[in-house]
Amino acid sequence: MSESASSKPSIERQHKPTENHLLSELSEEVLQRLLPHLELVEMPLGKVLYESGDVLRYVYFPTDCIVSLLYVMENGSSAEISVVGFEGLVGVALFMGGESTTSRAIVQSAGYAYRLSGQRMKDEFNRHGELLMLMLRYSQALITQMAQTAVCNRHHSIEQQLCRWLLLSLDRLKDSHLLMTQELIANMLGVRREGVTEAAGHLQKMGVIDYSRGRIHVSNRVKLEQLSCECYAVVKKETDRLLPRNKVTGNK
Amino acid sequence: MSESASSKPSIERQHKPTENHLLSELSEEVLQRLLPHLELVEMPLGKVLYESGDVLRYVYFPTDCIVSLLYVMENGSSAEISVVGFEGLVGVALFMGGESTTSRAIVQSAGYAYRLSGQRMKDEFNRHGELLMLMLRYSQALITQMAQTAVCNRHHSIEQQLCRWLLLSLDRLKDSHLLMTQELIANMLGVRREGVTEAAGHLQKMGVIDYSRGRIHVSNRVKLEQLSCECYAVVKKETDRLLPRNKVTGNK
DNA sequence: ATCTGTATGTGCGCTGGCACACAGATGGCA
DNA sequence: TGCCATCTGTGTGCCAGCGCACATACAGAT
Repeated sequence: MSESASSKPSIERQHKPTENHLLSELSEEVLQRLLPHLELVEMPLGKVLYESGDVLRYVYFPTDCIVSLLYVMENGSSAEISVVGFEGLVGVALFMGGESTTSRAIVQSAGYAYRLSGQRMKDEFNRHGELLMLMLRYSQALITQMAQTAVCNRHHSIEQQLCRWLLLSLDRLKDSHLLMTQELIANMLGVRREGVTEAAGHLQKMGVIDYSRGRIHVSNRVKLEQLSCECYAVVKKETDRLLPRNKVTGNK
Repeated sequence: MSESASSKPSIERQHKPTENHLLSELSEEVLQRLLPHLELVEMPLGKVLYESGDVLRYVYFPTDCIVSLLYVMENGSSAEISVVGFEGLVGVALFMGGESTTSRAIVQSAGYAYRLSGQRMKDEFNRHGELLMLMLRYSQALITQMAQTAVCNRHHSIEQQLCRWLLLSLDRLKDSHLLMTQELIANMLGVRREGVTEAAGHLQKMGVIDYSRGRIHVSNRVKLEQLSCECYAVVKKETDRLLPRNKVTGNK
């Protein structure tokens, strides 16, 4: 597999808050108010932003990382509830008023995010301006994703779910490479690693992806979409509806 | 099976908005503002409040009915995403800003609800007062329920899920009887009717429930909780935390 | 160049839930 | 009273996904 420059985010790269689509939707006025309090933080693979029940101290606006919201059961097995990238933020419970959630937030793909202290977030939120409305629309998109995850878990095969999962990840990356072992994917989907091996092997045979030792490259996205269940499309369509992407896409 | 007075809600019964726990949490001031616009409506079994994609015209505050949020797939099979009773409201998309959702809302247990036009709801919501904060906390409870549904669908047996489902329903009823065929439960859980028959038969053998032709009576709630997966307790605990003044008490 | 840990491939038996088919039970209604 | 739609029980065959055990393959370190 070829060297992938973007697999390891360069620390030197120029970051700006507007790489996050929510921040970029804010008016200049609100953004200026927030800017002094937005802190760029590194998001290494596996970092846990919060555990189930933790009181959230920050909200995170990813720029080029991906964060999974994961539920971990008493016996240790897990299931991904939803995934957040540059289109969203981690920590809706802060402004929803609950302060904590029953899930864990863990970095699934390394990168960076801007974080904002819970208090600053609430201050701005409580001004009842555009930030509030934007956050609510995003929350609804998140709800849609969770609902669809429930449906998918009930009705679709591992292969279909893998396709969905790959597509959701792909949409949050700047290229078609992801760093992710089959073992980790299995944890996300809540299935056996061997099941992922089998599904991934099949996708590889069909020329849709190729992978090796934790690096996955999607070579035929169109086919991937065909092989996926309807769940991906439902979530994507609804997210686009709720958060029509601003003209500046944020890429390069 | 004994006659159950509340199985068929009496039209003559006195209803008041504060039977809904969200409405009952509002201050006198806000409630007085809303009262003239709250309209008592009958909620017959099977009534569809809205379909996937519909623009919502009302929010519904159930008093003694139960509403399921159901996702229906392209091939017609379905899965329940969450359930709403007197502790909540149907139509969060209205104030979340999306105006519609990808799921269907359907009455699972007949009764009544107070409805409020979308515009009135938004007007009050936009005053940015207590209603807003209350709605957000409720939304988070709903999110928790959806997340747990996803987990449950992935990891637990039909019997465990049936227990969870019965408990969620029970908490929203005034007695221990529910009117619900195994066929309908199967649609909710997104499983085969035969699977529900088997699980229900087992629960009956263990003396936890007894049922016949669409009437289910829970005779041993404690055991039902023991047989359920952790998902029920997680949702209940979190709901109680988020909406403390209105603990869903369960039945005697 | 070898070692070693991590990642992936494979085989086997098992079980839960599926699809389909049909039999029995029951209650509402003519 | 008897009919009939609806609801529930059961059986058979099938397969996806599981748990377990182990065989490879590869990458990076020494």
